[in-house]
Amino acid sequence: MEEQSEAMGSGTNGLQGLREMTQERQQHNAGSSSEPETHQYDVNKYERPSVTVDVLMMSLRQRDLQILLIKRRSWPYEDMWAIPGGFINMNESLEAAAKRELQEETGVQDVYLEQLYTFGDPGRDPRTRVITVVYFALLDSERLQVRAASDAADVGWFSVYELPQLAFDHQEIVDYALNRLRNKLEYTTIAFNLLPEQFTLRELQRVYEIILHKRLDKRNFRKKILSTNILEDTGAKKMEGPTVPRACIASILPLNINYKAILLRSEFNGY
Amino acid sequence: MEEQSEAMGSGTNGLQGLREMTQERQQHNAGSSSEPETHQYDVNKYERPSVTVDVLMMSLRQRDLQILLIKRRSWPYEDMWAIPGGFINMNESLEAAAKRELQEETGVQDVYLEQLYTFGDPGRDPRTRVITVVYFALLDSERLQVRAASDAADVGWFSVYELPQLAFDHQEIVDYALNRLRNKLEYTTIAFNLLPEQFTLRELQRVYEIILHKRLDKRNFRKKILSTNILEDTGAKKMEGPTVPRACIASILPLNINYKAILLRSEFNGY
DNA sequence: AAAATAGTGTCTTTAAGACAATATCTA
DNA sequence: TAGATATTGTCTTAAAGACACTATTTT
Repeated sequence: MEEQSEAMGSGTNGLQGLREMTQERQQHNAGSSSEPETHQYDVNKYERPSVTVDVLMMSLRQRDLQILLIKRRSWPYEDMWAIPGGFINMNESLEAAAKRELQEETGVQDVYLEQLYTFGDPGRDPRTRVITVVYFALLDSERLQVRAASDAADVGWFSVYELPQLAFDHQEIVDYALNRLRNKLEYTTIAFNLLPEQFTLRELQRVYEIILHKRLDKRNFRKKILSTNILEDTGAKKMEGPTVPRACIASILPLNINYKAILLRSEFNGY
Repeated sequence: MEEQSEAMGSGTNGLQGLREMTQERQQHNAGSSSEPETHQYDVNKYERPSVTVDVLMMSLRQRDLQILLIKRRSWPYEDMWAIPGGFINMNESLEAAAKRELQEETGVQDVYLEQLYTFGDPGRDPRTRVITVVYFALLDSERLQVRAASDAADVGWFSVYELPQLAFDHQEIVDYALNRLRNKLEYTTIAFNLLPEQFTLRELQRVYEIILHKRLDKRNFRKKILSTNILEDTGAKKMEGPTVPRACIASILPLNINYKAILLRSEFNGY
């Protein structure tokens, strides 16, 4: 799927021929329609908004919660970063469109994917009315590492805590997603999706700490997680290593006791 | 807003004139298009889906959780009941469309309204591709009573526990909404929106019992609610009455101690 | 007085949070 | 052996759930 900038690429074209607005029985519009009411009538009548599916891909990289962004190449918001997305095909489901986007951007499949929210304020895209159904995906860092090298100049991972200015209403989308993620952390096992199959409790705790953006007590965390009996002890590997440089990724080093999730009851969706 | 059947009325027209969509590099269609590849190419290529906003209006009536449905008059699903909804206008926000729908159907304003989910499977509407952004609304029974009389033959309130067969994927939508509502009951004050401004604890408990579909312990319920300090004691009225016939509505009779919500922290939205 | 409802308190269990010392590994 | 990390348990507090009796109202 193309990024929005290009997808929209017919670009300025979009702005003309889009003058319609189903004005007919538009009495209810009252306050909102402050434009000149010229020839609006027939042109607008049967217009449909564009529908896109955006996918906010989140992953843990460098001990940070990062998202994938794409640099726009054209108006509007030229040179700004945006959440990848594209138009939906007429014969694919919303989720299929999201998966396609995901596949195209990162090459990964079978990752956690959840519908986040639908954003559709008129004016959120200056070209035309665009309603976007946003999904978010959680990618485990290990599988992602492989493809990470192929980053082009106009694709990049950014910390959710230090984002550049984003195009459209995309900052709002990120905020919404972060909220959703934090909430679900508390009552689902959604966090496991950010880790490879095997991981230490320390690593899991770090996931929570990074997302919640606060330190957690080690003993209480272990108690809580283990009490749920969703983890299975695999054979023991060992520690992250003592004098290890900060930047090193845990998975490179020998690990301590490995736990493996056996029951993921994260089949919830968006309540 | 008209019900979908009529809204769709511009009908087949809608399919033409909507040709933009910058399909340009749309090679990605691949797996999903399993239909004969005849002229699909140009017809579908620039087509846009229709977007509707449906509103599931919920209220407590006759000690039951009921929703408003509309009887369809034409194909498809002729004579079946459906959730009211309609096309979105080009210059109104999704929420504005939902409010408009709400206003048209029930005449009420300023009610609790929350975006539920967006349903968009191809084939959910046999006429054309329709993506629907669903909202749900909670109406307090008192204000609603007024307008309830104006029910036409093709509009009706139905118990969520005894629904007729619904058109489209609307049963799925109801299930989804009921789940959302039940979950939010636990950690928000969303339930207050189903009651008038003043109510007894007994009435509030009944709301919970009806929605959760199970009995609750009176003492524990009161303890829990009162411990949150979100209720304010208004002057005392009295009981629902002893030998009262089952069918009678609580609000008609003298009430017991009235509590009034003072802090509604139900400003949450759909995490 | 009979029938229905309103109102109230204790005990137990569970989960969460605060908190510090010892053992192990690697350079 | 110095520096970093791994591991472990107790106490307190808060919330949830199970549970039964008395008082009041109306017909």
